[in-house]
Amino acid sequence: MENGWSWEQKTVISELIQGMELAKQLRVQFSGTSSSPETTDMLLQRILNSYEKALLILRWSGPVGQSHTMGVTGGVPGSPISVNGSPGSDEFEKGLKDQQELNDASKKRKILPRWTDQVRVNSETGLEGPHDDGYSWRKYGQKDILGAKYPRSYYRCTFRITQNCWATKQVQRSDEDPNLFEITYRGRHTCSHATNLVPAPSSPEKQEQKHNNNNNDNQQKQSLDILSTIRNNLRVATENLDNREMAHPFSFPSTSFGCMKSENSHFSLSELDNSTLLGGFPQPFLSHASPESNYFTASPFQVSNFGGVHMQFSNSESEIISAHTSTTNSPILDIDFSLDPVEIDPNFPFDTPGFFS
DNA sequence: CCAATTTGACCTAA
DNA sequence: TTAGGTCAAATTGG
Repeated sequence: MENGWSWEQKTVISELIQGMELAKQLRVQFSGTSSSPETTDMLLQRILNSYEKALLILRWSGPVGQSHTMGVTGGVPGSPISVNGSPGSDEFEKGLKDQQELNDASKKRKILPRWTDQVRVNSETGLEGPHDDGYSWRKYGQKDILGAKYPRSYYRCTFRITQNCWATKQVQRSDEDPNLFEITYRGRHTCSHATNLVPAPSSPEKQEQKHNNNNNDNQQKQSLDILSTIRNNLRVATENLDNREMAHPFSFPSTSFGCMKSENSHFSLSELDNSTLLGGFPQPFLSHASPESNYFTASPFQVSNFGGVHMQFSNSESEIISAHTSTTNSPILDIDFSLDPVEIDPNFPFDTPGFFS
């Protein structure tokens, strides 16, 4: 099926190729021009060189992790850089698979953006409850994780049903540092749930009691503002990751991310275009190379409350979430599925020749 | 009484 | 088969 390139990669490659081809055409046209042909030609040559370099880099980093199962054909069809991938992360492959499936027939899978947020709780302050991220979560499970000292708890957005918001998060307390919580978010909130609407904090003892309710929402109202600010900023960066998520036509008028988006817009209008082109994943390559680079370090004043907040995007970690059999009775899910292709399609440069294998 | 949490069972990908 | 993730009945709390 796949040729070893994630669809983001394919998109980038296609764009590059297209740009290169256009530059070539330009060069041909300009070659006979009287006005400073040399300069023009040189510029065009440089443009072409840039494209080639970019393609080379891409090619080098490769269609990741391609197992040669299915006789990978590798490379982008019709592209000069059809090369089989070097070994790499298979997340890309995953993503590709998903993409493929989505393209195929919108299988019951959903790609959700995923990112990790590390929150340190300052025990001295008595803020056991780790942070409040401004959303209302409902715990739906807890699991002992192999090799982990503390269980992992699972939360979903309180408004999953009412607002069809499929954001979830997992909270895992760090083995070494009990004050550190790793929170993995999945999916974007589509609920119109503003930060300030968060319900009141629950009692501290309760949290104590259940050692890992850390995430139990909203313990610390005071810190909320700061945190949410941070969060929003963080999210901003994240937005690119889940552009697709946010893009879907059927999404509810969500104030929360409407706001975030507006905040974002300033920071990455151009990038937004870009990411739209790329299907909303500008990050993968960078983060692939150096995940650390995506860390976010909280500024000092935040530290006073939380000790520190780090955020990490699991770049290639577009997550596959399998449809639950038991959820089939949920009409929401159906809608959701039907969304998948729609989410992607608009961003996908179908016009690019030879894109699909 | 309603809503959130707990917790063992169930499901699924690897 | 196993580990991780989710469901859902029972329980708890407001």
